[in-house]
Amino acid sequence: MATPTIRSVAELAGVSTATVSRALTHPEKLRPDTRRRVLEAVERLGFVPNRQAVDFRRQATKTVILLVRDITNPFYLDIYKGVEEFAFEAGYKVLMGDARYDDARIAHYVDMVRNKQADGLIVMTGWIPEALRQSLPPIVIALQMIADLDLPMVHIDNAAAARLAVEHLIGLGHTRIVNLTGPMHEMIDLERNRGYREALEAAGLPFDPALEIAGNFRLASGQAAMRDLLASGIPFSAIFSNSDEMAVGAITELHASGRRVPEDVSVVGFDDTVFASAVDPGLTTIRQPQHEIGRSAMRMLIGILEDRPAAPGRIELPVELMVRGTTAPAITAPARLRAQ
Amino acid sequence: MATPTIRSVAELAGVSTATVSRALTHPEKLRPDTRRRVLEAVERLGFVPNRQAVDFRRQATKTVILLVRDITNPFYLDIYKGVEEFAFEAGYKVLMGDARYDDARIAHYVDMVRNKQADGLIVMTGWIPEALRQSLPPIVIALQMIADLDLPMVHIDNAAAARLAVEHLIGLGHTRIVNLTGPMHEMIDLERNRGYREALEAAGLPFDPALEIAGNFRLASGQAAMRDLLASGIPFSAIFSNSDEMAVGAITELHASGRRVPEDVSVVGFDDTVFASAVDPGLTTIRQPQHEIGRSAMRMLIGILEDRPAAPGRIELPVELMVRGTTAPAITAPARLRAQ
DNA sequence: ATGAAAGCGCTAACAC
DNA sequence: GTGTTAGCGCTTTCAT
Repeated sequence: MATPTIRSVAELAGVSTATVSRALTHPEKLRPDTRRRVLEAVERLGFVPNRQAVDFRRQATKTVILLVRDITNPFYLDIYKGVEEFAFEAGYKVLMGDARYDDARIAHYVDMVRNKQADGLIVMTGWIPEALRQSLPPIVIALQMIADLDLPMVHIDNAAAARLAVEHLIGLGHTRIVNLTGPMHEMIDLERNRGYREALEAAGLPFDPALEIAGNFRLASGQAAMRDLLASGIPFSAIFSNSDEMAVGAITELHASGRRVPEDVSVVGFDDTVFASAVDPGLTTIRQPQHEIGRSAMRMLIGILEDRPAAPGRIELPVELMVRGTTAPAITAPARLRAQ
Repeated sequence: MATPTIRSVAELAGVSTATVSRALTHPEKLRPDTRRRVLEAVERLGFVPNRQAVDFRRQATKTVILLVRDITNPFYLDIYKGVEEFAFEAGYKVLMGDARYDDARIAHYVDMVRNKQADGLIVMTGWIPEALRQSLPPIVIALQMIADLDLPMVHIDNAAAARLAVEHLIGLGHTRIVNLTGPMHEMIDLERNRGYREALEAAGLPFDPALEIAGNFRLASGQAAMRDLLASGIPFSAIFSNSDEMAVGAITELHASGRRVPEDVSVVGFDDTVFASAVDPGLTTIRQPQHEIGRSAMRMLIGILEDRPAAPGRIELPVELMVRGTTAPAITAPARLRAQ
């Protein structure tokens, strides 16, 4: 038996298709008995409106693309959840988009809006190819600012977050604090480094370029950075890492060299991902509100799509310092000073 | 300027819309000069076919839903990647579906196929509500068998994988091996436990029910299980955990009690997720081919949707034992025997 | 309050 | 080889 259409319902109820449509979308416009008759027919046939036809007719897709830089990054997990959650509530669908640092893939997903496969995108790649920039579809940028592009955005204050982390270490008496950064190409990375320097300066601590080491946010790069630093013999008692993953890598390497965390070295991460709980003791880190970032980005995009008046241009969400087991007071005994 | 439609192209090229359609989908059916003329017009106007209209006309959506049990579980990360990757190659889109252990949400996503919002689903929930079972849309079950339901499926041999893990421990001389299980409701859990028992039996080792401890796959339950076991004083020298997360939780607790891994206790996990690399030393574990599971599930579903002849009913993918740092030979000295 | 009819943009018989 | 035409299933004017 073929799936019922609005026509079969109309015939069974003895009304026009227009009336069936009204019964379902503007029931108050119908006389109660007509409405009842139609709804009965709908029930009898098990009619469900064909969303594809509805959307086509309405020239909307009720679909948004969530475009991330690397779909396998655990950082996104709670963002996925927040995005899906708000979309679900609002009757929208979410398409998975994996950019893989590939301009062609980004272009592909952006084009899907032109093709009418989606109404807009949430972009978390930190990058939009030049070629696409002149005519962008409805878009919300999350997490990463994109230089020279003034688009709706949801983000955190990375510099302030970094200050929070470093002030925590300074408060524990640390004075030689490492900053494990990413490749320093991107805003988030640069901002975190700026916050690190500002905290140092505000505390009157000297800035030592030798304590800034670049990785690539991933675990192995944290290990490598630590290996180099340890080999160099440069003294330090704490690490502020621009990602949890590098922080975990650094801890692994510290352990391998016989050092203890936090007794010998304190470590603070960034993100509060699954890595933070996997490490023992729990990693002290900056918690980003991933779930809320996802929800806000989705809310914002839908606001733009549905042309709500108060759709704000920029949302800044608060971070939180999660003090766990990898930070402890610095050893101030002369023995340590001599070792330096 | 309005976006060009197939009609504007037809007018510019001086042909019918049918010819434009052919030029784009069956170019070999046109005379070269007509084709060239049309393609020129397409180029000039920057025409891109409206996929929504194409799909509507073709009565397909080129969309599949990836329905998982809990979208934030890091285990899915590489599955997401594999699914998105194959879909991308095949011209399909992937919708994110989060079941959250909620029948209503599962029903919602299954209904989206009836509504023509998607062509089919990949289901990784381990559960389909009774009410939906009589008329299921095109579907592929991944990872979890669903009892009483003979559906296309991609999975691993969980019992064999567990045997592999336990045989590794037995090979190292361990005789008192714990199995940290899930709630023992689900096939994957029961199968892994079966493999554990079979490996014991095959090696002529006694089976001790006190060594089977149920958690819920999450980290904290691994800690709790270990705390209880340690408190009970029951002797053991190795752990086979049905998930990486519980394995990591167990290790944390072992460390907290002053035990070393692998010197005092060997630990094997299951899944090879991000948790396995976060732990120090690296977790010995069973690697599931998540990426390939994702690709295969997608390939299989598309095969079904496009009615390919050779769409197989069931795919079993191989697992691999990743021997890393958390397993070592059992201490066989009399000292240890006495301690028991 | 309800119906008739147009049409969203495209494809695929079916003609010629 | 190309054009004509009839829809896909629905919503929404515009009449009545």
